[in-house]
Amino acid sequence: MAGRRGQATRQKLLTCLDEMLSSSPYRDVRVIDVARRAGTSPATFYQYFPDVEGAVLELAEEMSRESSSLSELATDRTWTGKAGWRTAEELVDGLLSFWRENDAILRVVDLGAAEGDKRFSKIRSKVLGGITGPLADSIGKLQSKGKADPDISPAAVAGSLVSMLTSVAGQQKAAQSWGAKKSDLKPNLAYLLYLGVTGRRPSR
Amino acid sequence: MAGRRGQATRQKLLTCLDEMLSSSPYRDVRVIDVARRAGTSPATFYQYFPDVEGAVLELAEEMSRESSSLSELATDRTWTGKAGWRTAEELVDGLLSFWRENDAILRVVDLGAAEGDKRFSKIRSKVLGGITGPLADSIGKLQSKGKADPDISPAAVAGSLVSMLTSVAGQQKAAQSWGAKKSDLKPNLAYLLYLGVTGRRPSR
DNA sequence: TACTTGTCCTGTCATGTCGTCAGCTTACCG
DNA sequence: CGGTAAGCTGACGACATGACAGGACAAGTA
Repeated sequence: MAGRRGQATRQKLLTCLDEMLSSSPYRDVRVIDVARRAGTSPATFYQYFPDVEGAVLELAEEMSRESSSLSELATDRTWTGKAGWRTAEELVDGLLSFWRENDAILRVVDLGAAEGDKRFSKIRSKVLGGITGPLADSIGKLQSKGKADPDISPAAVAGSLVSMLTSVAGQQKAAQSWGAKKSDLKPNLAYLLYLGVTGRRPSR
Repeated sequence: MAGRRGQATRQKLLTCLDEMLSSSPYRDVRVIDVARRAGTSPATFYQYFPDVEGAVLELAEEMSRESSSLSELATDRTWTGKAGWRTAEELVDGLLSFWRENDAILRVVDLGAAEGDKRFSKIRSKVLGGITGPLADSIGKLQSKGKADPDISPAAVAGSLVSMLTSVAGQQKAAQSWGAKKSDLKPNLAYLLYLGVTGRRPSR
């Protein structure tokens, strides 16, 4: 449905859109600006995408494909003792850097999902589900061994913890206003994650 | 700088803008629609606000003023035993309903802050600070009594916990996709909050 | 090289929003 | 009831949107 040259322009438009999203408010991103930056015309943009939102969805789907690597940070991991602490640290680290690399598009996905747009909600679920799923499994297993609180819902706890991580990740610039040092962020997130999953304080 | 009639139209425009934000994507909110809904003309809108964003900032500031009531949910509260559990429950409950009542504007504030707009960041800090501040104090006090982990940063932990609550609150519709029941949400958030503040599982 | 073919790009146009100004309407007061 | 100032709006130039028809370009053929 598209030739070689066409694919290239299409991809260039997507790249320029991504840059645009990183540098100006979503509300102000215009087709004409994206096209100009890509060295082409608005008409070309409309040949490949229905509108800005449509193109953003493409970007989001691309990102959600890349997010599958996040699952590895949460599947088949131990949550006991010092190895458990390392699991928490690595998960926080991986998630924060993924967010830093894709902050612009993730912002828009979050907004779309919060506004009730099913297409964005679905993408968001896919990205987060890659972590919450395995994490909930881990909690469930700890629970069945009597090592975690029996009254909690693994899915709800996992979802909430991942929400915490993504929310902090998305507001990293603003986070300093809490009065916390930037270097404090990661270890304290790992602390809360470990605590939430296991119900116990980490042994570092 | 403004008469009685003027105040009324201005307020009506703000109200209509709020409704608009609740019913359509922020990106698609147009001055002309707000004006029409308020039974007036675009020119009138521009008499009171520089643009949509300017008006949104007004709404956000109004909301941040109302948010001061949130502070009470976190100041001078006990975090020990069953009373501590009630503190957590009430904080979760209050925050979730505040978010539900103001979800539209809070969404936009979050976006603006994430995009690096200082004006929105400031408002967001003010709203969240009303809770994170007292909460960090509580954690600090527990810490000095040896009742909480000495290695954590109260500010970072409090900020992260509040981020968790607000993030979940902002995506309440999407939250069911985790596979968790809606009724599970509040108790499990309270669990994580109590756990994060005290370092111990709640005694319910 | 010249020609053909199908893909790809863009000039142009109708439509609609933005943001401003001059001038009209309304409310209030002496 | 007339004057005055506050408040509102029609109208306008500028710009973005989205659609189409036709021009430009790469690649294959002779």
